[in-house]
Amino acid sequence: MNDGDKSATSVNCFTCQARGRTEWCVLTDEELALVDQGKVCRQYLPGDVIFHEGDECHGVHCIESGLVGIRKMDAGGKEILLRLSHPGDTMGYRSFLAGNDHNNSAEALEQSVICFVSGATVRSLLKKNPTLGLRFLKHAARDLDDAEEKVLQSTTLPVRARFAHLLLVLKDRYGVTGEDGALVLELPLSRQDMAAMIGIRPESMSRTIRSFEEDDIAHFSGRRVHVARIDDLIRELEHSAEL
Amino acid sequence: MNDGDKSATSVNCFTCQARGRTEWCVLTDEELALVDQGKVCRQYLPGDVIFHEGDECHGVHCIESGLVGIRKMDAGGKEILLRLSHPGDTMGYRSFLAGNDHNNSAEALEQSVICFVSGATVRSLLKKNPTLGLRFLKHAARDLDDAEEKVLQSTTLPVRARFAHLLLVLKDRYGVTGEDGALVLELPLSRQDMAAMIGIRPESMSRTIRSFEEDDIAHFSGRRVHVARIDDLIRELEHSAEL
DNA sequence: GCAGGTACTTGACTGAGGTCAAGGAGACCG
DNA sequence: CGGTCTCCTTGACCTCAGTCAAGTACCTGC
Repeated sequence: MNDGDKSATSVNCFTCQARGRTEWCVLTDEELALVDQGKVCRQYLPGDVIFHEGDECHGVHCIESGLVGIRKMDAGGKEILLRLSHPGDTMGYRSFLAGNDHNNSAEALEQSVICFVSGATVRSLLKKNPTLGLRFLKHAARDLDDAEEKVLQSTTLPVRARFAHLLLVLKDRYGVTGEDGALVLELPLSRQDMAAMIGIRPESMSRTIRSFEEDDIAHFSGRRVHVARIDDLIRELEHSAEL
Repeated sequence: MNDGDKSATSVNCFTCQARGRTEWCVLTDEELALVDQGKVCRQYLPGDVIFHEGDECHGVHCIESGLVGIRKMDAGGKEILLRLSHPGDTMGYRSFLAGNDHNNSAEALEQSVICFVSGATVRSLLKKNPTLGLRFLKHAARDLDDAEEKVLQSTTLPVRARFAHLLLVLKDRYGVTGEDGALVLELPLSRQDMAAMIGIRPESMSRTIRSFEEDDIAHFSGRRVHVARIDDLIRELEHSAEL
């Protein structure tokens, strides 16, 4: 919330670690130079807001490092955490392309460096290099699948199953297989945020965690999660489905 | 469900009523001729399935006339109706672009004429005319907004508010203002399907309708809905939000 | 006509998850 | 050190919507 603190930092697109994972990897050196010159990079601290729901959208944001949560709020102030955005992800391209204001907000969950690329630059690149548009299209297609999956799950699955599913998804990025073959997750999320990801209240998150502990499905200490048998998580998903 | 009945019909892209509303309207005559030659059109009766979740995706489907429901099912067989597709809408472009199997199914809700355009044709058009890709991108962006809105609503709003919202959305396409200024909707949906659109069971739909009747918010007879004061629907939305 | 559908309604019951309220555990700062 | 954050947990309670079961209305085909 400290808008005055955003410190400008300098980052180079050509040496950007995340570049291989971005849509921009299809650009020629010449085109990439355009991005590099036109961008503005800043560092954000945990809790800093990159953009708000309702803000005008003047371009796109590209994550160089860190972690960002995409939130959406309803009229009553209730909030959900739609997804996490990682280094290499481009945020806000949808609102920009559709010519809308931002329809969700982005908040740094960890210390992050994020580059802003102006709309003019994006527009001219889309014109120069049609492949870029197709890359964004594919990205949008994937996001849409995820969103529709989430719609389905939030209306059909009980909380336990949704949480099991969340852990399975987070496993792909934050999971490490321990020495005994057990799974260990080192999550970047508070419990509140996990709750917000599956659309429940913090109290329910607490209770769900406890019930997982009691059933020996997973063990939680701080933001570290131990899962002895991954199958238990999968079974949790399937089990609730067959009722 | 009568796969044998799909009767091939002939339709011309150049005279297609829906053409102005499609992504294809950016094509040159020459390019449109490619679509026209390559397409295969069929008539579907209510209940006929155009494609199933899990089917391989070989191209895209374009609706010439009629109405199609896009459904998605979870492991337990529970189903939701994600959205309606109308003449001019192109279906399946996402799975096609992402190279996935179809991740939802499409079912004709009314007698419909639908054209199939092969993947090869789409690919070559995307290459020839980059604007086409951008059009699809915009479409995807809109769909994504809708889906995220739905995720939010399904976890934060009670059934009454979700139903009020659904009626307000359906109003834009199916609403007529009666002589006394009241709103009349002539819906193309069964109550089951309305229930599926907001992710509830038919029994709950029945009860919600009854409670709207009792509160004089709307009156239902068959698929016709009378709404004396639209504000009541809007208030229903806001009211539940401020709790 | 009747049998067999499907769509819809209704009632009684249940339970998952939200709400309210209180208290504990750290972290940070004077 | 105590004070005040915020995050998290717990218990008691309640309500909304799902489930189960039965019944009605309205098709279509025989």
